[in-house]
Amino acid sequence: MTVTLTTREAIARAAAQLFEQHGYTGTSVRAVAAEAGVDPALVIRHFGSKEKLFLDTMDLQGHFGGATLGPLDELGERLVATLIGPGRDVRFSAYRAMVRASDSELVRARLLDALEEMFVGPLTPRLPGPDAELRARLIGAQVAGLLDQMSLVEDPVLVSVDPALLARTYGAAIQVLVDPPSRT
Amino acid sequence: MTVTLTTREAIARAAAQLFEQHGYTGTSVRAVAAEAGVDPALVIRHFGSKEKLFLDTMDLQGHFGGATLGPLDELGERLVATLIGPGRDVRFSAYRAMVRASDSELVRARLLDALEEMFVGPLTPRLPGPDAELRARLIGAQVAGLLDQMSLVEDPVLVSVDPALLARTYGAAIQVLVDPPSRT
DNA sequence: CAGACGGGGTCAACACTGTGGACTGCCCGC
DNA sequence: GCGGGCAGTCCACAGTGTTGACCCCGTCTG
Repeated sequence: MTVTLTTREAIARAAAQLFEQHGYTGTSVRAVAAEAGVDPALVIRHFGSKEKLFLDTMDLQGHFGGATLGPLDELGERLVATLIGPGRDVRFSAYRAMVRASDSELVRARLLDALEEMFVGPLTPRLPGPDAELRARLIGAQVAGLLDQMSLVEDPVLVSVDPALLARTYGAAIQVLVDPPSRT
Repeated sequence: MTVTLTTREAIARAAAQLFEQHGYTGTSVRAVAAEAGVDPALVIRHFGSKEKLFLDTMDLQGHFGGATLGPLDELGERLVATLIGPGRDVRFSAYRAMVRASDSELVRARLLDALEEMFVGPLTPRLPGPDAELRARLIGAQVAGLLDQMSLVEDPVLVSVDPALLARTYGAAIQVLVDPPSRT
């Protein structure tokens, strides 16, 4: 119950909203300050720089956490269903903002961290068969690709297709990297 | 044999190099002008805006053309091999610059066009089985994801792994969307 | 109790960005 | 010869992130 919130929180809240809405370059420090009812210089004084404010504000892990839990059987389909399920707008805009701001070395590092934490870490020890770590990373790549096309490029077919069909189809492709490779 | 090149070409050339090297936000109109030995206002006069200059300069199709040709058999593996094969640096930086600049509506539209032209168009009529168009688009997503992790996020494992292994592994996942889905 | 201190807040300024308008000089068709 | 366009230059504008000087007020110390 935060009746009154410190200025720092007010800035962070305004920043979160604006960054999510208009992206990194699309929101100015002055706009954040105005939204928080505060002097532009103050937001820099509190957070050091616009870049640090962005990093303090956006967190991917919060929005994507725990998508790789559960049994390996049909994990691909469940993963996709989770991604495009309820709350997808928040997830999508967070990812979009991060990727578009990845000019910044710090943002890029953060994306890499998220990959490690969300896919490589939880999945590598669980995947059967050889090259488990590589396959975990490639699953991350598949997820990133789907987010790209749906959130960043906004492929109209993908955003409007039946989610169940999408989950089944793309999930099958992911599942190939979950299951141990079969010798031919 | 371009002995002398018009100022417009000089600007375009300088812009291409700088955009590729430092990205969209990382290169200023004034820097392009300086590199081309020209007044900053002139580059705007010639191309209309920085955004249009970027679009006129970068072309994805040129770097990625014809990767989906050839027999459907093992197309997944060949596709990956082509992507990460010779000339990957140019491809990677072009893709990176485009994605990071996709704040711009025009850039986003261009990325969508590239998807249509490179995957949806050539692949949809060739894929056997149901949902051919959806699957073609998802193959595009997979490719985008791989480019993301290798070029944008620069996953150190992916960039240094044996290309043949990578092509085999990720190619298998792509191949699932090339081949007709099997009822279970 | 006086005074130093420190941190939150404000203001003005800097260097830089993309872009527009006014202006000059030149070449080409009448 | 002369007028119309067009390449090129210069300056100015509004907006950007960021910094330094200042100020105010609560707290701790002598």
